[in-house]
Amino acid sequence: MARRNDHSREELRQMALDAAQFIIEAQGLTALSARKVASRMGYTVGTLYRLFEHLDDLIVQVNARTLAELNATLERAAADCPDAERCVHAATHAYIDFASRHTRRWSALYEHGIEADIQLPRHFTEQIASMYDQVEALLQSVTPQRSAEDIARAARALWGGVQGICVLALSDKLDIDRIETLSEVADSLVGTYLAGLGARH
Amino acid sequence: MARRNDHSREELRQMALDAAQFIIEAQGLTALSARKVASRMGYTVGTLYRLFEHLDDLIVQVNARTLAELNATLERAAADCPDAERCVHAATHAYIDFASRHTRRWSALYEHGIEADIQLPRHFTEQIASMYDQVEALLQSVTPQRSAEDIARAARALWGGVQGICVLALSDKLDIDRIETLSEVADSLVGTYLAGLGARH
DNA sequence: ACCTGAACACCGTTCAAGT
DNA sequence: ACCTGAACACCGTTCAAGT
Repeated sequence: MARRNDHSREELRQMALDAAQFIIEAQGLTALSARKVASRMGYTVGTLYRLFEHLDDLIVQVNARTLAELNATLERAAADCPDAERCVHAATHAYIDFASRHTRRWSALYEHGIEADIQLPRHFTEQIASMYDQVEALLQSVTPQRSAEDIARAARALWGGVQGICVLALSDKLDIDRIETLSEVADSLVGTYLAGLGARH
Repeated sequence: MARRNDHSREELRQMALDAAQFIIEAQGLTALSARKVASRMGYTVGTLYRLFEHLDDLIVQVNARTLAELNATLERAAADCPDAERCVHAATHAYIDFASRHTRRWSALYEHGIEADIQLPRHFTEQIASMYDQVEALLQSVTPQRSAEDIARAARALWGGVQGICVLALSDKLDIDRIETLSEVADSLVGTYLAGLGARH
């Protein structure tokens, strides 16, 4: 062995991301390890450290991928709705659906880097920004008379809320029984919030 | 050594919880380890495993403590307010304040057990339930005409929302600059949601 | 230049052996 | 009965040595 050159650097990077994504989806973020990723790639750990600075690097890049996928899903869901309000609900349900179907990959999004003093890479923060851009656009349609600042704040309030409900529900901390209830709670949040947006001049 | 009997079983349990809490507060949940806890107690790892089934056990018990403390804080904050709406805002600010001051201990609350198939102990779920009870009581005062089911759903929607905003903000994923903005976003959520509760007959 | 394999300092968990 | 110390199978990360 040594000096195989079977794959380009970029190929290796993609292989690592694929392997990591597979392991997270199958066993969860905490079960991820450098050795498992490397072995799934058919390489040794050492090689992984030529591709990424450390494990956190790898994870954040997997998360960026997941976020891109989620963004695309939301975009599709909000594309063709009869009216603006229903677009917000559609996006919310798309979010919940994504979180339910890819629970482990989705929960890695916020599970990771909470205590981090590590700076999130631009690539990742841009994905987050574009997510809020989408929600802002929807809310803009719902209440066109509001200022950009109001809309920005509202988007973060509402979407942070949706995300919070999902986190609690999927880790059994929302104190609810059935999973259908998650949708009800989310509808309550979104519906009431939108009503509030309309009511407050 | 061996057979010291310096401390009762319950004393040992409390020492372990204290040690774990200290380490989480100082270095974060991911830095917690059985060996560190044991060494802080002045015992070996083996002893820890007579007190707890596994590390997750210990963590969930630290979390139950944190939650009890948080509940007490919320109760105090919501105790003496001029009116019901302002009580909700006061509780929200108390929550944000607690999360900011004890970030690592607070984030351990939801960081832990996301992928767990582990059943949460009754002790813990009861703390969660009593938290929602508090929020329900506040919302009940705001809109006394609503059914218990409506209130229950609203409490989970609103409080899940507050929690979601905090998670995102404190892990730099809310796409905001300053920490004061967190309060603004939370006020937007709570204010608009309460307005919505009033507007929807 | 690319990759390996071994090393270092850690993990969670178990359990025979000591008092 | 209580506690230790060593063991097992893992970690993340580094880096000399091989091709």
